[in-house]
Amino acid sequence: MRISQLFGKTQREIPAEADTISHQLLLRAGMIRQLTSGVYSYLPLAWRVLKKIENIVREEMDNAGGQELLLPALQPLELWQKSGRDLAFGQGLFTLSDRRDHKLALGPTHEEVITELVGATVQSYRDLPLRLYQIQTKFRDEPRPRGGLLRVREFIMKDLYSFDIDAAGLDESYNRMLQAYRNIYDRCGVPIRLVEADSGAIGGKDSHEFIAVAESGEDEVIYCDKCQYTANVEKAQSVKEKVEGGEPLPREEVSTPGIATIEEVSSFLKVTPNRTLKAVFYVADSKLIFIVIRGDLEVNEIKLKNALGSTELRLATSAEVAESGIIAGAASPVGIKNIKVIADDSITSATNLVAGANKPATHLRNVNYPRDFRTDLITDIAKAQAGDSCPRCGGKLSSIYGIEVGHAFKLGTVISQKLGAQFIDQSGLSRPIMMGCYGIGLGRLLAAAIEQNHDDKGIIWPAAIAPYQIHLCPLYREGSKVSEVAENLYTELTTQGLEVLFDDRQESPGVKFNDADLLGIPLRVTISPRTLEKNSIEMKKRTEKETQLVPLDEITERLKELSS
RNA sequence: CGGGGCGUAGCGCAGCCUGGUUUAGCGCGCAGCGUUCGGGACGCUGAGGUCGGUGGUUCAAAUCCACUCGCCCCGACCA
Repeated sequence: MRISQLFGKTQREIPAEADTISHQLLLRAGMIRQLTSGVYSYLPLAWRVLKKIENIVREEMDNAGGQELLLPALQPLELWQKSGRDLAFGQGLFTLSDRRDHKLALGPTHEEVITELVGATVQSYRDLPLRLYQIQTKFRDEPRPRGGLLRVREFIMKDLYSFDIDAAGLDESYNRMLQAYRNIYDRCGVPIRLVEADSGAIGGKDSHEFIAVAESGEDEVIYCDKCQYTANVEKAQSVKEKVEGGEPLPREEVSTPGIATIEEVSSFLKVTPNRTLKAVFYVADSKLIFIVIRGDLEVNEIKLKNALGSTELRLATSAEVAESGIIAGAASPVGIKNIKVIADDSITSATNLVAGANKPATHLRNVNYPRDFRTDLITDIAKAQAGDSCPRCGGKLSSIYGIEVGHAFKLGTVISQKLGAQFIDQSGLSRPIMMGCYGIGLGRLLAAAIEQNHDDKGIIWPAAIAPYQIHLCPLYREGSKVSEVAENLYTELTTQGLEVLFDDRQESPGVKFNDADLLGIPLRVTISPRTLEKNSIEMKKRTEKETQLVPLDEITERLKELSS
């Protein structure tokens, strides 16, 4: 491809919109352009990269026993109502009506469609297992698109769905996919961590995420320095240390004027935060919920949501709290009635705690559970934090951020049951099909590849997904043979089947080199009067600083070698 | 949806507070000509703007007011 004809221009300045690296570089390299929030056009360079990623994914899916197919993006809303996941997706579902006023959804994912299809097709255990996948555009009305391609509303995703007769079969499918995924990230030059995860709106039991470590990542990962334990904060557990508080003492009221937060309470009463009780208020499916947790801990909303089995959960507004007659800043579960109280199990690990007195400017000392208050549920709803102890080995937990570039779920039979996807087993009984699903966002993976492979000059494409392998960069000078040699070399290399991006523009060396660095093609080949004097061209890898001269008659061989 | 910010040429910005001297300006980019040519060269000439939209205030609005649309960032969601 000749740069003079390439659609898409490089830009020197960083667009103000972008503040993640991949977004900036994609824009500067002229690879993408935003149409509206969370919706992007892929210009030729980006599209080439995406197709490379897609092919890698396709190969690995095929190797893992997948069969590719294509499913409708336009899906009847009834199907979603049947599975009950219209509620789980809620606002995230793009919906529309046709001319007869039938409600449709733009597929945010395809479990329903594929399950309906497989249910209608599969009859016997002999038809299983099946692993079906599609690579296509999906739509989600994200609350907040961000970071360029990292989080968008219209995106190309590979989803594979596995159908097995039982849990053992699912395990096998699951493990094969995990391996296939490792291969994919490996080939794309994106190191990942396998992370235990919450299954979210998709539902199901076991779930793992593939996280590419990056500062711009939205996911926090808690991991153990000693053992293999690695989990998304949403799911991560940690050992809550016991706090020695001694034998329960009689409860006593103390006046605490102007004192509200845990920090204020603990410094005012001279107790450590882990000797206090924190009260937090949520609204779950329109009902106010009272949360109690030890003062040094934070509420993990995902855990809370799962514990409540609610579809909608948010912090209560101060007005809502006040309406229920609760005194903010001095609230406590002691004496609370008519409100559901959910407690983190940390409250059982300490005694003689400080809590609110449900009276203005008053707190209580020596509050003990269960002596002084009741709860409706006690479970783990605390957020694991770096510095906590590992739930598996007791080692120290640390935290990093990353981009979720893949997710695997053991769905089980939740959806197949709802949609009636069954098969006849060996004993002649009808049973729901055991399902798993495995997704990779291709555009996000592309962005993650940049997040992990760049320097201050630009992108450094891993060869397997680079839009071109060779950046041919002639430095023209009148009266020299540069042009002729470059043209010949371009023709020759292209004929040999090598992917060459040919900078045939009349630009100064600085412009050309900087663009080459920005575009990040693995190998730069410079031809100039200087190199021709030595009957050579110059080669430079994008990953290295050093250049080397290669004699003209060896070029083709060397380049074929290097870019194979 | 809550909080914050921003809409002026393809990109980055100034002008707005304190309406009129601006024919709306600067840099990059773009077009033409010439000189340059190993790390974003220079000169000259030139093209390009519904100042997000609507309504209002005013003799006069990019500038003030109201409404509205859009975009970005922080939180709840996810590949």
